[in-house]
Amino acid sequence: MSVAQPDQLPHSDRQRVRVWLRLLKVTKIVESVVRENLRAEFDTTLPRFDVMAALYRFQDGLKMSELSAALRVSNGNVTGIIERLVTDGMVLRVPVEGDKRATLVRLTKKGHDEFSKMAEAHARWVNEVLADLTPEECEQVIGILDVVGRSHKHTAEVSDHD
Amino acid sequence: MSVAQPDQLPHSDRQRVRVWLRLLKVTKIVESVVRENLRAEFDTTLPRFDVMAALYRFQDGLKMSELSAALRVSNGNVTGIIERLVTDGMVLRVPVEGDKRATLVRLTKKGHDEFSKMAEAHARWVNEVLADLTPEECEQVIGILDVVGRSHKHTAEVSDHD
DNA sequence: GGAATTAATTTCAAGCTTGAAATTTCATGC
DNA sequence: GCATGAAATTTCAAGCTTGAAATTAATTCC
Repeated sequence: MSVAQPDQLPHSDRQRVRVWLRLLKVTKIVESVVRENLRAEFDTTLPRFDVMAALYRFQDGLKMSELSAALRVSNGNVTGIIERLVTDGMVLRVPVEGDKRATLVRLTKKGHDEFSKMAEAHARWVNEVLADLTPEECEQVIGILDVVGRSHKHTAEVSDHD
Repeated sequence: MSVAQPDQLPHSDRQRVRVWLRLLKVTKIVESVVRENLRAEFDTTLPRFDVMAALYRFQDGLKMSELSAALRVSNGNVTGIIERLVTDGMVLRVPVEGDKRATLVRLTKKGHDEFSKMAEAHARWVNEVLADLTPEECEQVIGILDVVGRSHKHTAEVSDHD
């Protein structure tokens, strides 16, 4: 963060770096609010929340590789998080018929119900932090940032139609 | 990510959540590009880069607490990163006169030179990822996101005049 | 000046994260 | 059918991250 920029950079280039720093700043603020509240009110973590959010959206379950792709995190990462969620009875592992390598993971009833509550609170927290943004401004930001990543490899993911 | 929203939410509230998800998405993309390049080209990590960036900006050095506040990370976190940077000769610890509790950390000559190179490359990478954003769009995003965090406690930081 | 509070930092356990290597299973070509 | 390579996942070490507890030093308040 706060990276000094050489003077010889064109103005437009420097501006893009400023955009990046601003994005990072806002993201960190929202993340820390959500993390603190998840811990205080639901005794859980942000990564666990992210995993459950993905599984909530794809109710039929996701393969481990689909899950890590959707969350844009490394492959081995998800293994540990799912492990703990299974221990807590939030997630179920289902063997994929016809492919003994893969496993499907999905929310249990308990996990589904628990996430419903978390999602509602999450929307509240986010709205508090972003309260100063008008609907028009939201529209603009969404529209402008839509193009980013289009030409990037990481765009290959599980139907991320946010 | 991709958090389902109850239907009873007002449109404007749902929009703010969408803004948040979009921010998160773009941030993750840029972060992963920067991380991969830092590792490949400079054999270092994003957290180390962030610390060095803060120290590059504040050439007179920062106290540990100022550093963690500037980076918006927990207090104990910085300790380990600085430790490794000191080992690598990038950072120097200087005792604060008149206060035996605090320490000042600052870049060494080696750290300064190394970061100069990294900063230039960093600007290049960011511009590649955000290439599709026009100067006008950059201006808009910067302006709109400027208000976020103003009323938040985390706004109390070391002169973050991005 | 001594006790209690506050401040700056480190230590620590638990969990997260990556990237690489290892494992197991599937698919393909011969 | 058998080898070879690709695919899905786990394992692992190293480093990052948090929040809480511990440590040490400064400040404040009788």
